[in-house]
Amino acid sequence: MNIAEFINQAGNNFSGEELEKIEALAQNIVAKTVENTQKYIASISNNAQYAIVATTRPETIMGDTALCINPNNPKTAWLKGKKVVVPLINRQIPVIEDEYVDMEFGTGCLKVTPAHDVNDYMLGEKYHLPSIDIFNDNGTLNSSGAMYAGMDRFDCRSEIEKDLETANLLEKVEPYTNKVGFSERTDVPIEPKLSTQWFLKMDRLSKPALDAVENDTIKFYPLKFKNMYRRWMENIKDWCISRQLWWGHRIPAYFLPDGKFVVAENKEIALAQARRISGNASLQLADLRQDDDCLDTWFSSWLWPVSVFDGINKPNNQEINYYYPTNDLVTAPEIIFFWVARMIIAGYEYRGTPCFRNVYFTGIVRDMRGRKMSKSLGNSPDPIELMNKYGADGVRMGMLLSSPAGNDLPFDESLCEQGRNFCNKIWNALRLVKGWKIDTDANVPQHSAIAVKWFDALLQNTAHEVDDLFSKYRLSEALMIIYKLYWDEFSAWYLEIVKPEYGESIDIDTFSKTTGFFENLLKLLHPFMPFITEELYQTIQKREEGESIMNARITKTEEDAVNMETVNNFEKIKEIIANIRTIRQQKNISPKETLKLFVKGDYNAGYDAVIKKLANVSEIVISDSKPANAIGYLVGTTEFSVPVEINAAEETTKIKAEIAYLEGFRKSVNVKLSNEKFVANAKPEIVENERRKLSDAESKIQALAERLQQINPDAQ
RNA sequence: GGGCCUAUAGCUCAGCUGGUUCAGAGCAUCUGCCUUACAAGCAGAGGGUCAUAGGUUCGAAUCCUAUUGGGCCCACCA
Repeated sequence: MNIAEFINQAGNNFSGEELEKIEALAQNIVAKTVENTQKYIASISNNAQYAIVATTRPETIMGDTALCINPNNPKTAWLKGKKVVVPLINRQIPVIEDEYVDMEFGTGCLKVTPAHDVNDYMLGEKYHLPSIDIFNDNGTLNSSGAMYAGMDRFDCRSEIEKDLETANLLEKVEPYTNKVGFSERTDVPIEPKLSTQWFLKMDRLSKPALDAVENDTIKFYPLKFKNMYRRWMENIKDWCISRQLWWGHRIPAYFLPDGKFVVAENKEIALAQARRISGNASLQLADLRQDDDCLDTWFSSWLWPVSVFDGINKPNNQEINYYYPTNDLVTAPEIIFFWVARMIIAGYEYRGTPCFRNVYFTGIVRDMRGRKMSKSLGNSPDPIELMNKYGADGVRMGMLLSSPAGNDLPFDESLCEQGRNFCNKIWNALRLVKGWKIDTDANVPQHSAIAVKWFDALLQNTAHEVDDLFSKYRLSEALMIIYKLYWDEFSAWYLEIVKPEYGESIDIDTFSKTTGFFENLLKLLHPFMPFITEELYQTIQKREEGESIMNARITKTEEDAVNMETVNNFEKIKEIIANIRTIRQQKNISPKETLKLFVKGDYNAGYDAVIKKLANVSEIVISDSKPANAIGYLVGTTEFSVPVEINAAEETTKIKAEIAYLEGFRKSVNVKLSNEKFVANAKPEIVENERRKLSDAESKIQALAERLQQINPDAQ
């Protein structure tokens, strides 16, 4: 089916009455606040009293066909049922009553000009008032303008003001600020005017499109736009599809000499139809006049999902059968009605199916003051300059990192800086790995074996998390976890563990595992940073001709096969190490100086090698007794102590503060647990958890109390 | 004027059906380090009455109501 056929089919929708409507070209109107003057004009009622109307456009009184008052307004009640005379031209018009008139505004009398005001038009429809069009298309007054005929609308405005004053019919003129629509292109005030337009009835068409989004056949990301869509689709208005332009698809409607019309794919078919409906077999092509109007650009664009695969002309071709419906539409929220909704409508109308499954709405990049970027404001950064400064991937990464779906992004160069720094980090990591000498005979050191096992599990786990985030269209979150995996876990932890001592070589097993991890990291990152990842992918290993990271797959195990125990254990190890580092910093102990570590309580010694290497610990002693001259800390409920010179008073204060905090915590948990309603109503696992929190707090308090006793036996 | 969305650290944002891991992340800030991949770096630390006021509940950042601020769409020439 083509457009002409479609209109023809929908042709039943067009009735004679629907062809005359007011339509302002909304997209091309810019509302401007204007300093105007309000003129108060006296209309004469038939008993020589005056009714005063206020207007900024006195010239339009020529087109007035009624005076409207609010039926509840006592001030204007005397006008009920009367007639008034339009000044200067002395035409009688009726007084009508409608609650639309604001009693508080102006004089309470509203002049009604159906031909030149949208609201007045609606009043005119309601009360069957005549419309008097007073303007020619070039903005001069036509014959309805009586003595002003031929005069420009603005000249007329000042002229009529003078004439009214002369006739003593102008009560007063006062300043008035209001908003006026201006043409975007010519910057000239828009004059509302009656014209003939084509409308498309939307109620039947919009129904399946509304349902599809309601029942998630088509999903919106983020979800909040679904409400907006529903609201609009439920209150959808008939669509004015004609435009007075000379470019675009010309409307295939043909008028007969008697004013009737036909809609057809081409002139020949139109003629045949015209002959049929008129019963006049001698009609010729020359008797038909095609409408000059073109279709609204969106009326052409709504076919996009179908027509890019030629699905209008060849509805069953291979391409459309394969590609339609597509997966995702990525677009801006501001065209959700103009385009997205209409594509969905067209998809159902022409193919009976959804045109896509998901719609991802991006935000708009704004400047730091929240303004849209535009040429006229000159607030847009030069992307080429940014790329020169931060690299293409740096700029990409910065933008992607802070653009969650549907949120605008206030642009800040520091984002690009973060992206560039990340590129550097990756590059440096590669330099490190590429610089290693490989020893094919060396055994795998224990710490490396632990690190490989741990990082393998972590990488797998993160890959699954990334999958999950992608499936939810949470792109910046996906990038963030990859960023952290690369920077914190891989660079700061993993590489530091497997890194050979200065001058030493790395064993081949650890080396190949490491490059394997590196490759998988690059693959995870590739959608976000295509250039650097491809470059490094080609560098890290010799590739076949034509081999590219673009079509490389991430090696991934099943999600439930991921060794989460290792991942969780390692988090505790990191905490143990970080505490030792903190102690070093507090006590000004060089990283080169070795320390001992004492452990009391639950402890998995399987990670000792890692602690020893990263915290420069010479010995880990598992013992129930703790050295007195040491700083202690808790990881979970396990006690660790590092023997160093301590200041007993300082330590005492610190421990007392910790005990005080834990006692407060214990108290709050106790309050909860002694609340009968809580114990009775809360889920059992919640209550159980509170009990565990309590016992943990108690054992921590006890450990600290012992410690306090040990450092300072005199303390209470 | 009508409608939709939104308010959490200095900034940008997570926080799902109220309770585990509930106050988090990145950046920025502060402190100490030029340690043999990286100072565009490393190791640490601080930072929030979850806009305000009520309500529901044993329990609220989360649910409800009102107020205030912000954003967007539509309408708007007395």
